[in-house]
Amino acid sequence: MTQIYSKIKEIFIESAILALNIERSIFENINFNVEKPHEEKNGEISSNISLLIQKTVKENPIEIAQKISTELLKRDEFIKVEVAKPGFINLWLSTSMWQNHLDETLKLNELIDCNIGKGLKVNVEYVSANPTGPLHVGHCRGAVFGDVISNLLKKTGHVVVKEYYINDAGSQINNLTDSVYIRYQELLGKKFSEYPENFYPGNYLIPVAEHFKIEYADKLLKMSDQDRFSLIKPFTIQYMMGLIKEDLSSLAINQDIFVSEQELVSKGKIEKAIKKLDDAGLIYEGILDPPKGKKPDDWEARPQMLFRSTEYGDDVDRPLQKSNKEWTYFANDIAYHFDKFERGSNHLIDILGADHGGYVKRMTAAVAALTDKKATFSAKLCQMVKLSRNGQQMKMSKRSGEFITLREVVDEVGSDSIRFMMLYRKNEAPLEFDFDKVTEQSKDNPVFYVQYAHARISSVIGKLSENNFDLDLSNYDQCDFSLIANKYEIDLIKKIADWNKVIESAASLQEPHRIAYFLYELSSVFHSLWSQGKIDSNLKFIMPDNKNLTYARIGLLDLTQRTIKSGLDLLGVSAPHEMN
RNA sequence: GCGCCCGUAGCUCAGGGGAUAGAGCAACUGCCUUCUAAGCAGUGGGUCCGAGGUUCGAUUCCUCGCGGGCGCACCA
Repeated sequence: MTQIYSKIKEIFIESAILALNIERSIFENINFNVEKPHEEKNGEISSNISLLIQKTVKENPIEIAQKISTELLKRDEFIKVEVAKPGFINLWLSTSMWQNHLDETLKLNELIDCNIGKGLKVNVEYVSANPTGPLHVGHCRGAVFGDVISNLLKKTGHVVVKEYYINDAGSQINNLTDSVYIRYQELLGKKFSEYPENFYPGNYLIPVAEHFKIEYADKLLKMSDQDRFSLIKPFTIQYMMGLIKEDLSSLAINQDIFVSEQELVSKGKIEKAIKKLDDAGLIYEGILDPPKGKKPDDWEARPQMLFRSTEYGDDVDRPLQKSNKEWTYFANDIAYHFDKFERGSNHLIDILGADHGGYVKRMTAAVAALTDKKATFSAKLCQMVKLSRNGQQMKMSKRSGEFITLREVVDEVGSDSIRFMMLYRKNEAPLEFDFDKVTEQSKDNPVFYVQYAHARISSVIGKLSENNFDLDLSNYDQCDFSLIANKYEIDLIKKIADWNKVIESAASLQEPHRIAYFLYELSSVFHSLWSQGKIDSNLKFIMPDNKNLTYARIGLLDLTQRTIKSGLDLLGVSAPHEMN
């Protein structure tokens, strides 16, 4: 038994059945709580079971609670049971319950035991930045979020594909190619007094132009536009993706698959997906109403090929073709999501910036329509990151090319800090990233607090040899955990016992910030216990005259450290053995 | 106008049908001859935006407001 809460929940059910002479089946639709109350006077474990079953049982909840309590008291797991005000049942566990939890958990190879996925195949698409330059800070939240969601889903029984969609078929790629050619011409001595409106001004295109100068000297000038274009474009895309992959790997992100939009187009995937919608009667020629907000200046009513997304909950039907009969971005994206499904995924997750929120309904509709609802789609929107330094808001200007790159931030504050801070907020909440706080005043950064706890434990274990203790830390069979009885120690075990509940809620709600917060809290309980050793030397971990007690306490530390490590691993943050 | 997200301590934010709503920062007070003080213990600080509704119970769920962010054919 590793999950103390689920064990106790089962005991509640058994006791209720005995006490009230009811059928087990009534609990199929009643999900009562078994949880740690806020306040200690309300017990170590509390349940609202009688409040929730009062309607079914048709008795006063206090009376129900008293009957269940009588049964509970017969069990030796509990030393005290109380019924409180409206009908709560509050329990106090025998210390041995917690000691056993420590003992049993320590013997597990894998601390996380949660299989909510049951083998469900999930595709997580994240970052998918246009390959027009290096990643900037704005990309890093979605990058980290997507990465950790993937880790979390994998750990909880899902089969996960981590994916990046390369938007290499749109007009911005043409602009990029033109920009490289301009840089190339500059290298050959031509002066531009003014750049075209769609020019990509970043210096990162100059090395690309240099490549062409070295390889081809001035031959590109004499080529036809067509030939030159088809020479520059693929190389540039490949080069940009190289930059992007380096950026990602600096943040410890490595996706499994990179899918090219251009390739989907050339393979005819778009026509295939559209045909499927057409066969289902979901496509028609029509004229959309003008947008209700600000009407575009160049608005004109025109017939277009439309997808009947309103059949699947969207607000309006969506265009699939532009007026020049080219496919819209949405049409390509429909084909791309269908491709994910055909490759075997049954749940598709897109990690998007909040500015793409308007996209969610139409894609949900498209996935439902294309897969006969055999696959589901969900978008996780990350709100914007506000950067500040010295209390000043840092503005980003993409047009001037003066944006802060992801790499600059990694170089300054490090991957661990960025990853942790990006996860220390709920994804729907805006995030304030203060350079001063994550660098100079490092104590304000929770990642150090958690890593410090991990390192401190290594430090204690390292001191064992100085005391000539020969303890087997790979096997605690000979360890007597009944010696772990101090309140601060039991508090630590209780906190550790929450770990699987945290994993389960983080995974099912797809809210990885819960892990970061848990790690902070666990670290806090540990630091508190540590400090007790400074106040009362009988509470130090290493007791030179008491090997058995030391062994048991080291066992507790070992489990604490492994729990922290398993959490940091999920977050992709390192677990150092010493701080420096 | 419509859609999505947000509104909780001075600041940044967790939480969430449950009992007296939490953390960090900032302010104030203690604790290093000791396993790392990047730490610990303590004090002060709240109309959980507002109004209704559902409920034994709402800060949490629903509706309607108010305030803020984002988005709203033929861009990606």
